[in-house]
Amino acid sequence: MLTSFQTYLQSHASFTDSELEDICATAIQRTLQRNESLLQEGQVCRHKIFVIKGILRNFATVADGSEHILQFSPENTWTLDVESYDKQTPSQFNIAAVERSEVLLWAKTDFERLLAEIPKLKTLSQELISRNIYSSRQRILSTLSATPEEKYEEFVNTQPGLPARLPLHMIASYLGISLKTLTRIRHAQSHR
Amino acid sequence: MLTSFQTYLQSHASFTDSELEDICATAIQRTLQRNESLLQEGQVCRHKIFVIKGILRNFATVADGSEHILQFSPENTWTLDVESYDKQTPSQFNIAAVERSEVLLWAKTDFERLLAEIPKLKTLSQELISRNIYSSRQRILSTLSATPEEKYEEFVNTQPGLPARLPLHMIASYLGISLKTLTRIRHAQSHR
DNA sequence: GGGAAACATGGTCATTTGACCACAATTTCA
DNA sequence: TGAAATTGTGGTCAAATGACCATGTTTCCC
Repeated sequence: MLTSFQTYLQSHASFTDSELEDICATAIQRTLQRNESLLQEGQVCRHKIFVIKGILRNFATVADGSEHILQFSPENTWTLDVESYDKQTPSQFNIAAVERSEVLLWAKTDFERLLAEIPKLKTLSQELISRNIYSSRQRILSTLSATPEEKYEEFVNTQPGLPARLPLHMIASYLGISLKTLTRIRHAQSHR
Repeated sequence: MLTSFQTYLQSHASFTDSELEDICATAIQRTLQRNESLLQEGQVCRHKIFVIKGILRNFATVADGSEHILQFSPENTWTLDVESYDKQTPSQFNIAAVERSEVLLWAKTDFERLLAEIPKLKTLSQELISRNIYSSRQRILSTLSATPEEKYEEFVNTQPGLPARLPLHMIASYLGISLKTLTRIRHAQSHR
């Protein structure tokens, strides 16, 4: 169960057995059915989330009811609504499972204790924050500068394996284009 | 000169006189002419930048030569290329003055020493990183979900005073729309 | 296993957007 | 100050995109 998470941790820093034990002992394991929600708009994001298996999606709904996907979180990635988690205020975003998934959760107070007690975890956490910033920049640049076709290409090239596991309408939502446009792009590509 | 920066600092935390002195003593003051560059693509971002007066723009250029503005930095804001600064690798982005500007610069090693010696500065720095993440999320959501008109409205409403100081083509670049579309939006609004 | 839901694709059409061009007004700075 | 560059606006046209609808297929899960 937890072994894949431990492998993940060890690949980033060499934690001692007791540190690993400590981190895992405070984790809550949970299984999510397809489309099951883990955080809904208006709720407070009380946990850090690590995906062991499956894919989560992080999305917002807007006035007309449409969904906009901010992020996909496949195996071995973390997710949460940062702002809601930091400030413990109602979230603007939703987190739900794309497919049947296994996740680990840490309550905020527990995780903060771990961060304080395990410097290597703190370092890892900051590293993840930095990467989040870098990739957000890239994403913004991409939405500003790339054509729909380029966005799709980029997505396929940078998220290996992911596109095949996602329904097209979610990919379209993530890329900010219509399902129709995405279908057209794929059609054009298949004839080359 | 430095007084407006000191006022800024004091508004976020109560630094002692010697801390203020220390922070200011390592700052390099610089004046930038309109359109003068502070960081060019391919260079390493060696400084933290604080804008005392004027506006900087942070942009990327793409294959066809067009510019895409990621961020404007007016008075009392910080800027840099985070990834280039953190890793001291060549930057993908450019930073230049929109109008005649006054900035303060800190070399990375100096700033790191300040962060280590002045916990309140460290706290402020982390707070700014958090806000960066929150606003990046908002920006991504906006590019995904808003119409050009909504994007413009949002920009005008959330950046008071800024639009009036920017040429329209830069606003268009920031919003990811063409100058033509922006002109049309403004035209339509003026007839209501 | 089978009924229901979700999904991928395609057609048509109206709308939006961008590209290209010209021109007048404003601003810049040498 | 005055010439040159920048800026804002508008016209026209073609292309890209989205909305809406229908259909056949696949997937899900009871």
